[in-house]
Amino acid sequence: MAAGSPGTQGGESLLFLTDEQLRKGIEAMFFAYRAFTADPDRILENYEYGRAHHRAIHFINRQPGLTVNTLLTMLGVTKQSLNRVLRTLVEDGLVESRVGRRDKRERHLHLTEKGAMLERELSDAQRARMRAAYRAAGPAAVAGFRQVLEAMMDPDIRRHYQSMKDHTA
Amino acid sequence: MAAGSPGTQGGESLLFLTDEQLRKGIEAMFFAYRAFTADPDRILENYEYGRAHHRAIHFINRQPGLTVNTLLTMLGVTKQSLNRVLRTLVEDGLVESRVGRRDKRERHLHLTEKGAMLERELSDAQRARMRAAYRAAGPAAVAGFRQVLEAMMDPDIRRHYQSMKDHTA
DNA sequence: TTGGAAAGTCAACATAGCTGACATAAAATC
DNA sequence: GATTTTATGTCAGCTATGTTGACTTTCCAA
Repeated sequence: MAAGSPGTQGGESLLFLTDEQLRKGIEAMFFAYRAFTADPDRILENYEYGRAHHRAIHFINRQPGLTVNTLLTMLGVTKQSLNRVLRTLVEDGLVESRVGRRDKRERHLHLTEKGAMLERELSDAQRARMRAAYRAAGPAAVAGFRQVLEAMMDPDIRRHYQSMKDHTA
Repeated sequence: MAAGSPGTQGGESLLFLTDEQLRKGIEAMFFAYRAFTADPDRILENYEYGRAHHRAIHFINRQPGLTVNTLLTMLGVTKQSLNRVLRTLVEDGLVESRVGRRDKRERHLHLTEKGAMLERELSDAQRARMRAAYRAAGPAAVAGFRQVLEAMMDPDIRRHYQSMKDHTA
């Protein structure tokens, strides 16, 4: 692995690719992600749920009717792990699991009214922080932020990500 | 909490602050962070360490001689949790814990040669992905990326973050 | 000299990931 | 029609990493 001396390739200064810059980026990801999850985590403490429940609720809200398998792919966990979470959400009446019409093996997931309420409470908090950060950084920075995150994703997931609803894109 | 209708304030289009945009940002953070941790996680499997060990090693490398308390603040975990990780790293000869000269209660943490080798292996992998993403997105996007992440952090942590080494800033 | 801070330790517990094995139902294929 | 594959669910057990609470030791500083 190269020692990270930047040099100049293609006539462009590549100072933003030094090891120091990359390490700062790594730290920024760590600290920002922790802040990013802190607000919903605080809310979840009031219920008997954890971050795993939040993630499931988020994606079910985003793609109502998605199958268990699709959710599995997006969350990147085992079915046993997801099932534990999903079972409590169904039992508690936050998520509805409907047998597929065409393929009756599939279960299509929807939020109930109660589930949608929790989703809103959680995402309101998370979006509030996001909005403040976006507002502070400005539209150009936000575009760059999204570009870098997208480039960082695994390609299969990136396709899922890009195909998700985005009215203003 | 406002319903997120963007409107136009201050004469500037605030389309980047719509709920949809914010939700996409939330998803981007989730997917990118997972990819971001995947490479070092794969390496750690070969040893008997986890992500918590990686984080400790990272920050000890970045600020050689930092105290346990400082590390605790940066990692945001309890001392009991950190201690379990730190103990194995010291036992395995990756980290050295030196009694403070001025204040003998404090322990100053340093990586050993062996610890520095693992640090490099882990950070090489993590930086490789970061570098690819930076290169794909370009310097302007990277600047925006950093701005948004910084704005997202909790203020106390942001101060720590900003005071850390960054030769090219 | 005493109070409090820094660090370390023990015990018990919770969350959320994992593997492996197995069951059921339904679709798909031979 | 029989067989195989797919989608899902479930049980058991393990691991990593977080938590709280209680306690001890060391030692700086008022």
